[in-house]
Amino acid sequence: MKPERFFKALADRTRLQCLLLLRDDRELCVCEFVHALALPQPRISRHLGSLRDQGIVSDERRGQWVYYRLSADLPDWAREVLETVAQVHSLGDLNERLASMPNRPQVACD
Amino acid sequence: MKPERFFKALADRTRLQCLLLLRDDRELCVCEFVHALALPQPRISRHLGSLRDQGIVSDERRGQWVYYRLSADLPDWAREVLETVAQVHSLGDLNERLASMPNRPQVACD
DNA sequence: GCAAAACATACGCATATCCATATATCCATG
DNA sequence: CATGGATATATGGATATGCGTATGTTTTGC
Repeated sequence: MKPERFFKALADRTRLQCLLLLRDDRELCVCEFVHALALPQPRISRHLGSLRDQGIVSDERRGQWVYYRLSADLPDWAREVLETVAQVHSLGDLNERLASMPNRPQVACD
Repeated sequence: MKPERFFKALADRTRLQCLLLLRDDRELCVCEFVHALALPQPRISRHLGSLRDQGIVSDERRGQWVYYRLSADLPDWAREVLETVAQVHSLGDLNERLASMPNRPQVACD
């Protein structure tokens, strides 16, 4: 994973927020991102797809839903960068909005 | 300093290397960047200018030369990100090439 | 099988980004 | 003040990026 590549991924608001959400929540499906960020679904889907193509997140279909999580291969330094940002970039209402999402698919239990 | 903004600055190879050099060397003038990175001068100048416009670096003219350094206002989290990257992104020969630069303007002594 | 939900992709467009080349500015020195 | 070195900017073109809307695809439930 080349640093410039990773930073390019973080250089977009939508992608950055998706990654910060994933840092908090381990895994989320597309509709949860859509609800939390209040953005159109194709937009979320496109950005998650590009993160997947770069190996930053991994996806897994479970029935109707596709769940994304930070890739197991994501190098430590990249995780560290995410940690650093998380300390100053408040997710604001995103997590609350997610928690109060109606019809939210049940949270995964390994 | 918005995280996305800062990451966009890091998302380019030229700018990233300039910043990493500045992290090592406190301050450098344009011709030193040009020599170390072996890139055309307008390209270096343009990228340094954009970093300046965003408050990431500051510049100071001293006679013939313009010296750049990391901005005093650069927030801690941003410095921390630079530290993290520096640990994995080797600058390779850049520092050596800089050290052996002919006609290098004397290094500043506060 | 059909309809609806969840997700992905295609298309067209606007804008941003990056570059090389050429030219301008600023400064020291003779 | 003429010259050359150091730096900045302007210009034009190629490519990338991000977006909304529309349309596919897969899965579920009836």
